[in-house]
Amino acid sequence: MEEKEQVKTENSMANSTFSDQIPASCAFSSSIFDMPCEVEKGSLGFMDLLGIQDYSPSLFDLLQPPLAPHPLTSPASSAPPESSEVVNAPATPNSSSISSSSTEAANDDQTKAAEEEEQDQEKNKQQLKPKKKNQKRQREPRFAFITKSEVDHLDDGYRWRKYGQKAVKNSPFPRSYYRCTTAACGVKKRVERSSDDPTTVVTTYEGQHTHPCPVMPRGSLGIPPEAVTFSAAAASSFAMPQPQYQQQQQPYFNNSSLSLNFNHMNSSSINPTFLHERRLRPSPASLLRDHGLLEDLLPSQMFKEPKEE
DNA sequence: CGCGTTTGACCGGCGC
DNA sequence: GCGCCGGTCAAACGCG
Repeated sequence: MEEKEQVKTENSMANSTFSDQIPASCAFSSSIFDMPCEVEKGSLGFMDLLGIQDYSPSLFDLLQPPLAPHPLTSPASSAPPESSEVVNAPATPNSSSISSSSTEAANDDQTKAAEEEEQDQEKNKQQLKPKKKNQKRQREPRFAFITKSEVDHLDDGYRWRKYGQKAVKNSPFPRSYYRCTTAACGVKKRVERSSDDPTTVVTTYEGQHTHPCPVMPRGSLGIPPEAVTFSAAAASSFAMPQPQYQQQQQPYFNNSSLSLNFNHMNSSSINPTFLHERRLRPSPASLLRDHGLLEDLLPSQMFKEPKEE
């Protein structure tokens, strides 16, 4: 209560929070509902907006469907002292988004180690207070999505359990903390509404799912209502490159179009062709049928007319 | 009854 | 050392 008041008063000031770093111009909007979409000009420009420090081209390779190793395994960033963030631009039926990721683990080994470590940490926590003093607490790689959505918690196909909510400084909107409900999976996500643009939601994923998405993989069968409602599922899936299991079972994005798209992104010369199609498409369901989540991830307009700042 | 949410308390990191 | 702040815990509660 008081806290909120305080937050409000401070709202217009500082800029330390993640959401604050997202300029309004970065606000993407939903794709399939034919909402306007603006994107920062230049390749990866929007990454800067999110404070991304390390976004080597390989990043997008890594972001390519699940098969890619770990997105953050870029050798170039050998042990980045701080986090670097990456941006993706997935879209959801009533939302489109950008994403960013922060990478604090640098390679596969580290990732695995991080996972183990996290598990250890959790065990320790349960026992009492763990934390090693010498080591800074290692964080899982993080990916943030900016999503234009009226709904805070986008259904990404995984099941999440909310474990906390905090008022965010400089923002009138609270931040919610979710954890994957799957037993051995320690993936977390934060959801907060941007104070700059209340219509956008910043979703930050942390860690990697150690299990297949509960929602049926697309293409294999019917698409669960949730997936239809919020294809942000895709977002999560590709943003957090899945572990090995995805290499065996075709995951959400098993079509080449996705990688194609990313390639475009990478080269900064995006061909929005197929995206136009989407705009004509009225129903998300049909959308999924014909194209796949790819388009949900990459709103057509997104790359059409880069907006200048 | 099981599962998820709410919410105040608590803890640790960090800046001053 | 102190206070702020982000993140997490866990009891209470709600809902199907």
